[in-house]
Amino acid sequence: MDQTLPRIHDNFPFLQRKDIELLFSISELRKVQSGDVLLKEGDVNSNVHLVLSGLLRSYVINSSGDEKTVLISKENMRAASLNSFLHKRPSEITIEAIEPSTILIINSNLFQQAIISNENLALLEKQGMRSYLIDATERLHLLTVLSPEERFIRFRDEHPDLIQRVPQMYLASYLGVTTVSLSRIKSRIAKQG
Amino acid sequence: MDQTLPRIHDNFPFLQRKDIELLFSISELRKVQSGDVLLKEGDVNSNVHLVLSGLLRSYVINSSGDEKTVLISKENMRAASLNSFLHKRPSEITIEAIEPSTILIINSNLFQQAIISNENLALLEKQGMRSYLIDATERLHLLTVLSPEERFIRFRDEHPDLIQRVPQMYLASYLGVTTVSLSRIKSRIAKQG
DNA sequence: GGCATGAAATAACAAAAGATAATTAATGGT
DNA sequence: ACCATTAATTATCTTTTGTTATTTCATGCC
Repeated sequence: MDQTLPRIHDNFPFLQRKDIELLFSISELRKVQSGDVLLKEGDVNSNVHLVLSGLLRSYVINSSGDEKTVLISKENMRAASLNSFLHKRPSEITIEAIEPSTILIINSNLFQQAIISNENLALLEKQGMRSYLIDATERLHLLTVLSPEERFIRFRDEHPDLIQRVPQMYLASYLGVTTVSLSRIKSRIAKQG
Repeated sequence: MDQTLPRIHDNFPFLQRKDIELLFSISELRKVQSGDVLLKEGDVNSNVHLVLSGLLRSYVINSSGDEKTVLISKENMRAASLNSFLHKRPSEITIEAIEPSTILIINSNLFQQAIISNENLALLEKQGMRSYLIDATERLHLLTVLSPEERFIRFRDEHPDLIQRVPQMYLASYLGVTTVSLSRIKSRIAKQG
């Protein structure tokens, strides 16, 4: 925990050492390998997964049996099943590590208890909901008003590191295109602009 | 207000008459015509628009100058600019009535004040955030894992009334296709299944 | 280091969606 | 009720995207 504490403090400066200790006491710190699954579709798991290091992808399987990546979570980002988190229903998504990662798995029941008596954790929750809302809206915006090529450029500009780190097949499905299409987009951009 | 009170009570049963009266006192009840604009892109307007009757559409304009409908709000649904609501920044969307409508325009500043002392309105806000989150996630899901035809069928099954009420051009852009494509989808479905 | 495995790029073809235009249907205003 | 305007459908053509297969490239493993 001593390595991760400064990082958490950087990102959530209002959290004091005692808050973070409380957070860790109701959470599990898990180190996972690339390919390990943290949450499986169909399971009821209302945990929130906070990425301390590494990379997660969340995906669903569509009616043709293809995996669709719906979220890519890097350091300080979260991953969770909204279905499970809000309704205790089977998860619609699978969460899988695509890098060796260190994940803080926050038990939502214990967390809900904790925020009753801890204002800073309550603030963390409020911020979390808010940022989830903003992310979802932003992503909706990208998917509805931008073309695949515009989406790729936007993603590249916002997350230059991820272009290298995320395997193309996952990025393609995240951007809503096939791997072949993404290849074409990249070569088009490389040629001109 | 006396006609609208029962409807609000139906949808938010935890609200008492006094809560609803407080809500109305910090809101404006506006009757609008089809085509009237409630919020214009670029304006800072953090109000939440609750549809008491009628139909609103929220749209953005993409880089080709085309209007993209991002939300269709019928009775008891809301419309707001997240940008303005959360950050007091210029709105990214325009909200327009597409039926003669009665809209409760809730002033978010006054509302934030009110929830400090009124638990039921606080619950209303929490529910509102929650349902916004669910809606956004659901819509993301639809747009990423379903084909246009599957999206149309889903929309039709969930909102059979809206198929009649929403002009096709708005529905098409909401589903992420052109009007011509939507026509084709409809005729395909009409022929077989 | 070479070999096996899987991912990415490329090519050729098929299918789907977009663009445009013409026709039909619906709507609103006088 | 009629006309003007706009929306929806249909047809044709073009462009884009997906599909499949092949080649090139990268990675991990022995």
